[in-house]
Amino acid sequence: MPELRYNNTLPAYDMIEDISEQPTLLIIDDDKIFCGVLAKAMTKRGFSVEITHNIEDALAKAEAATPEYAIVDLKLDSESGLVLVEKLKALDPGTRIVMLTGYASVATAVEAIKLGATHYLAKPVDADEIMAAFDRISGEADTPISASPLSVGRLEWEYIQRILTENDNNISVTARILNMHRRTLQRKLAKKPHRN
Amino acid sequence: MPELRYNNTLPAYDMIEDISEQPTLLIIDDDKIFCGVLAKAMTKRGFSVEITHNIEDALAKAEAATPEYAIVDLKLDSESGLVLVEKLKALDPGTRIVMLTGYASVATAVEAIKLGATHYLAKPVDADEIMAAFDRISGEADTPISASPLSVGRLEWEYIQRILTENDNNISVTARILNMHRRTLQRKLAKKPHRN
DNA sequence: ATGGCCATGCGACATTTTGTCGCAGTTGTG
DNA sequence: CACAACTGCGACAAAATGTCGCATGGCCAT
Repeated sequence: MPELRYNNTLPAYDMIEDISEQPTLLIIDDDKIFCGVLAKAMTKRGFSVEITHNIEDALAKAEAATPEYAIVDLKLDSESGLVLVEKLKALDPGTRIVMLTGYASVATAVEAIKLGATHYLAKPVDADEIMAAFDRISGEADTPISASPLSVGRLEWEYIQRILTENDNNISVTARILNMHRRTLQRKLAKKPHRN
Repeated sequence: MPELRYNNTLPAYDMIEDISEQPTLLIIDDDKIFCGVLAKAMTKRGFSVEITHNIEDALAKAEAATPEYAIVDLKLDSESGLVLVEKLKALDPGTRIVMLTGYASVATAVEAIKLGATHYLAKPVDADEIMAAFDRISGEADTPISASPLSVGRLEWEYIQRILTENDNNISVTARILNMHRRTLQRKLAKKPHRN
């Protein structure tokens, strides 16, 4: 197991000398700018980083050389990063995967963890949080329980996400079940969930 | 594995004859009224139900006879239901646990699943949804038939009522907590209890 | 390949529902 | 009494939703 600890005071680039000791990290996110920023941040933290923007490429790279760590975005263009989590885990159960998303929901978080993700974080997120997420192997029952209930908007979002995942992400079916217009559901899904 | 399938048309009480065949279910929630309602609903669905309102009692019962199924509330008075999930799993890894909470969050959902919970649901929920949750082992695969989830309108209504009650029916306070305009809350409350 | 069926993304426009202000009436408290 | 907080409600602009419609794309059986 490579050393993961790090200081907030980052080491200068020239202090990273032994490439062969660096843990490998595969980043999959369709947002290229985000990928670039994240890649740089993780490189600074000692990883040997590779970037891909879709499932196909990610699998190709992973099959060529399975990464020890992976950061997967939940919403790749049209596909779901969840399938990638499953496949990466199949390739190597030891891979530590952090799922990232700007559309976080309890429902998808549950799926991600069940499929083997090490952690699930909502964007925006910084590199340090991702580092911490990689380190958390098992559940820690000390997670504080939120004191305030969700806003109605958030509750609705969570509910919709749940029904949606229960129905294989079929928007039309979900809209029918929820007795809501498909167009409306589309619009709701397009928005990001508000905090709390 | 006990039979979990069920019809929406519930069997009459006198149709349940073979007690020994009933799967055992342990419910842990500090809300006694909720426990009662849920216990009745689950009994109807063929479970041999036991109720406890705190971790201590729950462990005592579980150690005496480990339940096959469990419904654990995340927020027990001052303790966290998460530790209970951990212990129940330790007692018997085969136990299927559904975590329930009125204060859902992605963070606690992640912890719950990592600790071994089978699923994590936000209140309000109905018994059928819990049944479905017990059935959903992993990824997703099937979703036989979504019984009849509440419409988003109905969900919102139930939720608002709960928060309202928790706050002594104070509309202003509730509106603030829910991050919603008081005027809007007023208008929602003025409408009917909603169909579905 | 061709047509039927369904899911999806999205533009456009009429309706509804919210967000906001503001004001008056009530109630509880120092 | 003065003050603070809750409540009900009117009015109007802003935002969300219901509806239609159309084009694209995947599947499947003919």
